[in-house]
Amino acid sequence: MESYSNQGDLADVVRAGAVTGGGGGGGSEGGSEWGFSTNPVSVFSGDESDHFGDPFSDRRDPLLHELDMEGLGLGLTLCRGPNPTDAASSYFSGQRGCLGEADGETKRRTYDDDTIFPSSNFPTINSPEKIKSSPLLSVDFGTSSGCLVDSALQISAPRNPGGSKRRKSQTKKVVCIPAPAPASSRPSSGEVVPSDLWAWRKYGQKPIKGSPFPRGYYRCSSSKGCSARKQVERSRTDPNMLVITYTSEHNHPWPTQRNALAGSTRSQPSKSSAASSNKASSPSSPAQPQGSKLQVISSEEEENKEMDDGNDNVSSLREEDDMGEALKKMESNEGEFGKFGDLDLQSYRPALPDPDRPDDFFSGLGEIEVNQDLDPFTLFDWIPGDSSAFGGSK
DNA sequence: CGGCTTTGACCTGCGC
DNA sequence: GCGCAGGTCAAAGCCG
Ligand SMILES: [Zn+2]
Repeated sequence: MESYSNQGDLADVVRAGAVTGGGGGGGSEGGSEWGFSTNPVSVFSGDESDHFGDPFSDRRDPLLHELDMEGLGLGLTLCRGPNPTDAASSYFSGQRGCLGEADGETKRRTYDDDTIFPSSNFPTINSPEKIKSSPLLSVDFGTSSGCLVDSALQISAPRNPGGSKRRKSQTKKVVCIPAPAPASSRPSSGEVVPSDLWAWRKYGQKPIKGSPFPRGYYRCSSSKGCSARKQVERSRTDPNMLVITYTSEHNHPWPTQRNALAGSTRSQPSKSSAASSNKASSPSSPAQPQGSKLQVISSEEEENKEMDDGNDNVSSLREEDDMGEALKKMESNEGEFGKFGDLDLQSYRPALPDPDRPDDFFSGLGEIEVNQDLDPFTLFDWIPGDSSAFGGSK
């Protein structure tokens, strides 16, 4: 197995999306309904070593359009008002302490990843499904010390604390978003994972040292050849915060949203009591109205592109602006990606009002075609060997 | 019926 | 060389 030997580098792209249950449809009950909003933001980066190899790009954001605007405005307000307790609110307030813990603790994820903090609302608040969005913030685990500042989003590159990388040098993108799930209530139980609209299949879950919460491993269920993976875990310090780490990208244009929903929510065979309780809440909570924005940055190690954020009071909208600039900067380095970023931020949202659209659209085209070059945004060619690369494994 | 979730075990990688 | 930890695969069960 393991043929995937890891090429050693994957590009990282992260997008924070909305939250949904299981993403794929599997999700849970909510699966079918995630119409929430997501924000498209994509950034990447690079690592100097990988930039060229990034097969992935992000192009997929089905739902990030409206919520961006509405969400921003509304979401923000909403969050703060109703939920002063929310972590999100804290962020808005101006203080974000996101995860500063990562650093000294486990050296695991501190190595290289980017963290992004999009904000979203909690289900509790949830109001209509439309509001949800918030400003994004990004932080880097490595430096955790500095959380964010300003309401705008920031992107930072993580630094390796010692340069110790764990496994191969895989680049991953980390997105932090407020988690709706009742972390306080039950750790280790079904979690509601916010996902973009991609279909994710959970393939494993493990308790992480240093964290009371287990980490969930998700794989793209759209295509077997897709090596896209996602890890979801709750922040140790902020149980309300969900940290999603994306690895690799999708080979296909849009997730063919499958129906997915099979054994997802069940009553858990084992811990039922707790699970039951939780589950009820979680799944039931239909929706997780959360929106989020995300930012991404990649970085292998140092590289901070620094995006200045001189301004502080920026609203979410502003963030976009900033981001755009930031992206552009990156673009310089990456060139190709840059364009994506730009597009993503700006062109993206106006377009896909519904996830269906894309889905249908692509469906008609066919995977192959899409795969080759349908995406105007990304999809260069992905890895030609992808099939062999990962396919071989199993 | 298909597909997904869940749990356990196995494997790899790294550190000491 | 051993141990620890994380990551992945596989099997079983259940749902839509
Ligand atoms: Zn995929």
